[in-house]
Amino acid sequence: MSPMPTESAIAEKRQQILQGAMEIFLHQGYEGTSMDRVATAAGVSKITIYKHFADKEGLFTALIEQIAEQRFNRVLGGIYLEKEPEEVLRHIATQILQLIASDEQYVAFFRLIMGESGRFPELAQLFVRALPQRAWKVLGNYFATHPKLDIANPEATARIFTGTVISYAITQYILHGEQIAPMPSDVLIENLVHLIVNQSSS
Amino acid sequence: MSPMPTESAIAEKRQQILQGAMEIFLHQGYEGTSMDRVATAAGVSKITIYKHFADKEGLFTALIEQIAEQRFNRVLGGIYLEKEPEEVLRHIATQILQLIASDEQYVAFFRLIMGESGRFPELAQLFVRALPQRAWKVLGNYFATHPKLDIANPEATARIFTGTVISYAITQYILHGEQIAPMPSDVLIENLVHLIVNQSSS
DNA sequence: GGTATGAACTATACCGTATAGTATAGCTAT
DNA sequence: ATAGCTATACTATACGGTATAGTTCATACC
Repeated sequence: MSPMPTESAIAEKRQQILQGAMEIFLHQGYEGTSMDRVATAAGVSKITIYKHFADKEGLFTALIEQIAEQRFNRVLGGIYLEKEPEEVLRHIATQILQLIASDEQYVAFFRLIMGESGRFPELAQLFVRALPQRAWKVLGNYFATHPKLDIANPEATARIFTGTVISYAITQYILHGEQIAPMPSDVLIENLVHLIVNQSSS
Repeated sequence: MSPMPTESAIAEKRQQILQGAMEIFLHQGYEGTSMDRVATAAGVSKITIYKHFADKEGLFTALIEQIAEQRFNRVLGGIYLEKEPEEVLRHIATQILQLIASDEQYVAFFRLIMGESGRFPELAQLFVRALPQRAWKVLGNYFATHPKLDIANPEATARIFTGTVISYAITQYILHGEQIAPMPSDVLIENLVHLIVNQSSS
């Protein structure tokens, strides 16, 4: 019979290509990335890439899909909602900001998704579903059900919370605002948490 | 003597080039833009572009500088802080969101700045200075001085306010989240304004 | 164990097109 | 007369994608 390579071997090559593609796409953008450079970075022949992916666009979308899936698990995967609301919220915000600040690939991924969202609207929506929308659901549910909180609109409050945190990350880390417009992250977080936890229900 | 063109004529040509550059750069990105297409769009010979700008990068930075300057005046230029805080804040947030939602060029500009912020960090910082930083200053000052407001940290509160609004715009309009994660803007704004105005100072 | 098989790979060259930037020559309006 | 323009052609390089020819290696059979 025809000798078959193990399925895992095929999957490994595919992973290897995606790994090389990540290095280049994340830092050079879609148009700035050449298939030759991806091939070199992946340690793979260019034609092998075209055996695994239809074309440059297919490789790019596969890459974004994988990153969007992988990254979510790291942000909200290990969140515990057991303690006092004040501590829970402070912990979530701190964790998100630390993750972004310490992971250059994360920042590059945001830049790529935003920059290409005009030409790849479906990928942008995939990203929204994979990250912010999940965060809104987890937080919205938390706000709605926690006995100590009396929050008028849990969904809107979830958007305020995540929006504040993400906007901070964008201006400070993505747009290099750290030096020109400094603000300690814990000051922002304290004020944000205080605002939400001590919400008056007039 | 040598016939001299009026200074305004030179400035007009420069404007004409920048106008053409805007059409292409905003929608095709930096790498996706060719100088030939810019020349055609501007109705100008390619060599004329190089008489006015050193190279592609110089044209690009000049374009971003101009847009960053122009656009600020439209957002916060005509803001009045005279009425009740609740109404003032609601008006500012509504105005920002309406402007972004109705102006495709604005959205394209955001995408461009974010996408190229890795390769053009100085331009990203220019943007931060021209838009969010000015907004933080105006709002922070308003929060600090308004007699009816008792806000613990005006600067942090200004970041919460603008961060919520901008993040909403990003997920809904830039990342095409409108259909997949709808939320009426006035619901968000009402909750945000209420949170800030009725802040308890415990 | 040895050997043939065939899928997946590599290296390299190639095609047609497009790029950033320059050179040349001629036009236009003051 | 001349500064500033246009049109066109050019150089050298790079692109996405394909073609060719040869290599590796797990399997199937003897």
